[in-house]
Amino acid sequence: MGNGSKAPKNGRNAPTIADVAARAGVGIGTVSRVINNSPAVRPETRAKVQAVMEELGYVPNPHARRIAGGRSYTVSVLLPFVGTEFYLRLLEGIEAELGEQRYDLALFPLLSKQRLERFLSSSALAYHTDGLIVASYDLAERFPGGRLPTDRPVVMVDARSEAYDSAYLDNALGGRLAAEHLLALGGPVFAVQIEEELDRAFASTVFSARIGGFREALAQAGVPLPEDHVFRTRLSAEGGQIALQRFLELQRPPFNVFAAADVVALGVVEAAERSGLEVGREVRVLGFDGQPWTATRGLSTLEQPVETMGRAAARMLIERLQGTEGPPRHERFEPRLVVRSSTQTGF
Amino acid sequence: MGNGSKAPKNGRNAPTIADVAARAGVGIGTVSRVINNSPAVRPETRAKVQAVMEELGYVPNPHARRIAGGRSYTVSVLLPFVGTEFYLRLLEGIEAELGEQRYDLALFPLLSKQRLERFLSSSALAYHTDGLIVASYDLAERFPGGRLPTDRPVVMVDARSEAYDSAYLDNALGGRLAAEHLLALGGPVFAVQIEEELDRAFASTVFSARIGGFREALAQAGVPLPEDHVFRTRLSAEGGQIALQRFLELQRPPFNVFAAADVVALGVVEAAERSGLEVGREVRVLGFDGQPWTATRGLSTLEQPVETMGRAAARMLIERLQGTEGPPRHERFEPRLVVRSSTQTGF
DNA sequence: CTGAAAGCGCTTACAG
DNA sequence: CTGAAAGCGCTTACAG
Repeated sequence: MGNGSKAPKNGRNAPTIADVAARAGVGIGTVSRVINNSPAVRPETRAKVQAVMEELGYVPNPHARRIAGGRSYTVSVLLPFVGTEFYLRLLEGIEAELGEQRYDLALFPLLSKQRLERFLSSSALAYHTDGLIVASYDLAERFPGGRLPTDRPVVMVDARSEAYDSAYLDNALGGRLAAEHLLALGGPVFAVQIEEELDRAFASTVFSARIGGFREALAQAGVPLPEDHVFRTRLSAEGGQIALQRFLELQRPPFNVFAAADVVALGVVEAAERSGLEVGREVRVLGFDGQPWTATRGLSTLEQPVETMGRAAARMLIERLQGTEGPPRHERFEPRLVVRSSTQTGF
Repeated sequence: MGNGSKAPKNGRNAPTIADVAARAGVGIGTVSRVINNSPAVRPETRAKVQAVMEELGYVPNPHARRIAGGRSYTVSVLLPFVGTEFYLRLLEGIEAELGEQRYDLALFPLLSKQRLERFLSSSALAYHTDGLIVASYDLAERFPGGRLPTDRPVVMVDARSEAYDSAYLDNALGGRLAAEHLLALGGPVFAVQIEEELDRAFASTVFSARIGGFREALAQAGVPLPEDHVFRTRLSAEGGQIALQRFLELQRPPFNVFAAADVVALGVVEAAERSGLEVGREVRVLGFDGQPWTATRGLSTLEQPVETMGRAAARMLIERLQGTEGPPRHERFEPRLVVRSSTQTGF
């Protein structure tokens, strides 16, 4: 006797739902209901079961769940394979929301078109995941009919799509806010635009939307942005350094620089400091993204609610998985201007 | 009757092993053996079963396999979240080898120490994967005892570890080969070193090994490398552009530049071309990595067998999963010098 | 609110 | 070489 505390029979020595049920003196169905937060469990029963789960260190086996439930309880996240903090935070948000619903996340880096095709057409998709979250690229437009070749629900994040639910940032608005802020400071205005690498498989439109909004608001204020006031570079801090070099050849300080990404803005700041220029007074720098380190570097920026967008996307997908019908829904998020010392004279 | 061609009962309408068995007129055990390449199946039987699988479009359900087999048939791949082609190719290699053995791969981006701790300590590891492949960082040395807190097999790739099997490149050798090649060309020698970003959670030693070998071979040839002949930058093409600017302030062409990564070498080439300098004659540029695009750009480089290393790591892990015992094994790979127009006068 | 039972789609000894 | 059966650890109606 005392079977409740006997070593489980599986190789891993991990307790199973049966061990918990036996020790708690309930049926396995009840344990399952507790695990799945079913409301149809008496509080005392729930507490007892939870205590035993705790005591035994019980963790549900996700594979058993998948085969019994007939679903994978896993969501594919397709995202550009670039190591920016943005995707780190986006994943945190997605993962947090999915985790609360006991869903797993399978990362699929968008490395090449071939890989994407293979992924979508393969049996991997059919079996492995219940739905897709696609980050940053409107992949749908690359396929006939504007829909991905899958019957699983799809949600876009950091991109807008006509065909699917999406959680996206109003990048053009951010550009406009940037223009308003820099115009208020007075002085000439420059911008650093980020261009996609040529060999990259997919193209994002966020950077051009940001500069587009920027240019538009400047034009509305009667301040045109000459072509040589816009420097184009790939996404890197060194690109920002080079940009400032160019601007300094054209214009003596003080002047203002809007960089379409914080990483690039950081390079502008670095180059200014290295040139002995006072950032915030002689060169004012405004970034975009709101990365965590901008606070300590005193970099003004347009902050995006990245984690929130991630959670929103995950939530929409889960709703679809739970059967929500209807036309595509779009959640629009707004960037928030955060003013720090890089665009205001310290004192 | 005719149950062989009836619609399957699962929601997804996917045929199961039972459908295949019925239609092929064999037991499900036999179908399972065919799937798993068991030698204990008569060729004719195998052919018949395979034909039916083909006809029905049967794909085994990995989740069922996992629960019946008591293993996850999944390997965790922990890798830096940087979007370089290197990791793309490494993953291709790993995935190819794992796929042949019917193993899945779960990507785990090394974003922060917190996430790593959480991953290693969580039940995720216990259930989700049978083993780990760790890329580029010797994570083991970060833990007490020099071992990761897991009893699953671990293999390192693009890094060497005392505690685990590893497949790694001899980066120092690459640096030495680079030195020999550039010395043979004659003229002053410069180098671009890549430094890790400060905020990055983990540190790789590959770049310093490359420059270390380079410096060592130069010293042996009686050619010291002055400190101002080494430019340090983060990993970006723009960093290479800035490096060449600096070198041109110190030295008039012709001279030679060794960049510790192809991406940075590309920037050197771009800057040289923009300055009207003839690459290969006035500025000779040698990269490191052997990325696919170096061929079309005519960039000389030290090519690493990336896919091969990935496969080797995956193979070692699979062997461990199949029960291979013994001390850590180390597979050392050598870079190969590929000479193109960037280090030889075209004619 | 709860238990007992069937079933998810496989793998794996066990017999033949 | 092959089949029938047990079992993996869950979820889910189905009764009560």
